[in-house]
Amino acid sequence: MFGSQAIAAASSASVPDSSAWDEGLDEAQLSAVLHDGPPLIVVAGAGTGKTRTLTSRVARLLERGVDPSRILLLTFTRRAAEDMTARAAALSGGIRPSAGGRRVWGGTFHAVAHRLVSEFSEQLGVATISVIDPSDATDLLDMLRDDHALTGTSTRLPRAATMLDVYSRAVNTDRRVRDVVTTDFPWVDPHVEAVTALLRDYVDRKRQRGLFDFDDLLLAWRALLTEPAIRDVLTNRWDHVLVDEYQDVNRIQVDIVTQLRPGGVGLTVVGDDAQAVYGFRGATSSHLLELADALPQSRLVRLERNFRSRQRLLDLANVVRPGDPRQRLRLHADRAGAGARPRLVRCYDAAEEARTVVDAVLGAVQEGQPLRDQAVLMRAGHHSDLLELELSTRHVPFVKYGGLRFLEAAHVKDFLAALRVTLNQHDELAWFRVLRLHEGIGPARARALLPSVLSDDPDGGLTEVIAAAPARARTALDSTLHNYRHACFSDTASARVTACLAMLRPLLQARYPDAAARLVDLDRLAAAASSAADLVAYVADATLDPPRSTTDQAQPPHLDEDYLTLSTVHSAKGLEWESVHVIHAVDGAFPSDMALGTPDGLEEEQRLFYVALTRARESLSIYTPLRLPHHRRAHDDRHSYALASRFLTDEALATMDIHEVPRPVAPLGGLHAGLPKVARPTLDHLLL
DNA sequence: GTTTCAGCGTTTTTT
DNA sequence: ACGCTGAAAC
Repeated sequence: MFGSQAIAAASSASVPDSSAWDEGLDEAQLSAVLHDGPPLIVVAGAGTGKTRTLTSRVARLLERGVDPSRILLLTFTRRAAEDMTARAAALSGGIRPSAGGRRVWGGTFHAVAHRLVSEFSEQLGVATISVIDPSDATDLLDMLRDDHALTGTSTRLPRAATMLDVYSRAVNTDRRVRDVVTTDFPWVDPHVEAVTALLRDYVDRKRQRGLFDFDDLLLAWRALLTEPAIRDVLTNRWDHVLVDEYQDVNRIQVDIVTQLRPGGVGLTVVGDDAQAVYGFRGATSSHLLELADALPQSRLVRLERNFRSRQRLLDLANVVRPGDPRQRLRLHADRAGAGARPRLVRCYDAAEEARTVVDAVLGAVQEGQPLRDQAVLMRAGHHSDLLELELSTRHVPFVKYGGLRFLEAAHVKDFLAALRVTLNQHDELAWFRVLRLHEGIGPARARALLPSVLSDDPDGGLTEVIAAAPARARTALDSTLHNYRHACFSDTASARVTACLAMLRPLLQARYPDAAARLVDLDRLAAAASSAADLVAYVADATLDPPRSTTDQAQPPHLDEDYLTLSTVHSAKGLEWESVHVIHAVDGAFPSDMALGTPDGLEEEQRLFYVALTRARESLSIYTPLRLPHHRRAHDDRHSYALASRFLTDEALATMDIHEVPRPVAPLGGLHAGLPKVARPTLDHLLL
């Protein structure tokens, strides 16, 4: 888990002096690291050492005696934050980034926003800050939907999640809900009236209860900065503000950054306009370019030498990289040896793609390349469905990043909800969830019970709850409330967590068929929670960065464990592996058919493809399964024949080696136990 | 009111 | 495969 964690602790002891901050930096990087005074803008292509430059700059500031707590290091994604703080900690090993117990401020925009919003909650007019994640928001919207009695209407309302997407996009792009619907969600149009009304209620209710969704955290931070007194406190708090991946910030974040460093003094940003891939959140690479205009005195440093990949790989990347061909930044490999040409692997369908990828991965393992040096990247989380199946049957350990995480972790949410009710009796969403865990209590009864539960007379209210409950839920509720009281009166975090577990155990056992596995998971979570210094902060951190459950728990538990990484391209941003496999490189998947409508959307897909290719150091394979299911439906055998991704132009193909995977012929008994092969229809033969 | 089940529609990426 | 909806059974 990774909140707005400080860089300090990890460092001091173990890191040897060899990690000097200037080691191996080239001239351009060094000039960025050493730059003093006016705002600094570093524009750099993939693999040119942006993050390295940023972290070295931090290390150098510390060496010059800058107080760590006066440095703020901002990133957009959690993984980037994780990566950067780890590197900064390693680099500054010898120079005490935690001098005098003070620490560098670092983390995602959202995590830092949460710290500040909590600190100034009084000024924001809220007693307690509860951070709600998208699924909490969905619950809230569903509760409000009942109030609107919209359930029985002839045409069906969009899903709660869709409505929240609409709302979020409106907030992040500073547009009206109505306009967002017309341009980006046309199929919601018949419901605009109902949706806007519901969303208005949603906003009101959040305000009433002190609930902050992810967008609210950023909005609140920006709002704090418009209050002169608070703005003074915050602008004086840091001398140096450094922002990574600046091409991915949206308007709100731009406002925050410019308010924090008026005139840009002490501001450092790094970015690459060719890697802007968060347009759906309101980010534009023009923010990066506008910054240079807005700060005419700023210093612009370009990094062009690529320290990551071999030239043959960059030859392809340079073809794919979007932008004006005359002035586009071309990547030049710094590493000796041109390396192998990227491979294009054409396969029959997704199943064959999965087999081929696993074969290649295991082949590399046999040649001495560990799994952790290899990654499979895809456009959308579900593109790896079949691959995950294949990996499981062949016992290849893997960790998946991106895609939906909280869905598979209902019990993790249950645990957090249990903690939340004991920490804040008035957390109605958490109560709503906990109550519904009881047999015989569904949404309607839970809603009916809420007023009693939230009542300020602790015992009276609870007795009332039990009395009001249906007979079969009474025993279970009685036990829940017993443990609840126990938890509330615990004076240590550990006792409280134990009581919460006791509260959940019978409920989960009755609810989930696989309760045993889930409870094991919770024991691990409980151990982490028990050792947290501040449970309230623990819960908020867990909301911003959900703990990974089950297989994901294999995160990096021990260094000796080896696993393959599966990741969406978005989540892979800024990271690198020796070998990279890009799957589903066909039109409709990558680029996503969702983006084909607009030139802007298509361009963003192209940048995303560029990001995917440039993650590889040594070897890159791109897979194009020809035949893909039409819709993601289990028993529907409709397939369509896909075309290779339009980004694989003739010019691109000229830089690649093309492989055809021979069609599997007949089952070879036992080679792939558990995966029966079925003879394919002749038509398919003709089409290949 | 709740649970269960059948039927239907779904658009992706992150915090 | 999932979540939402409505209808039937409890």
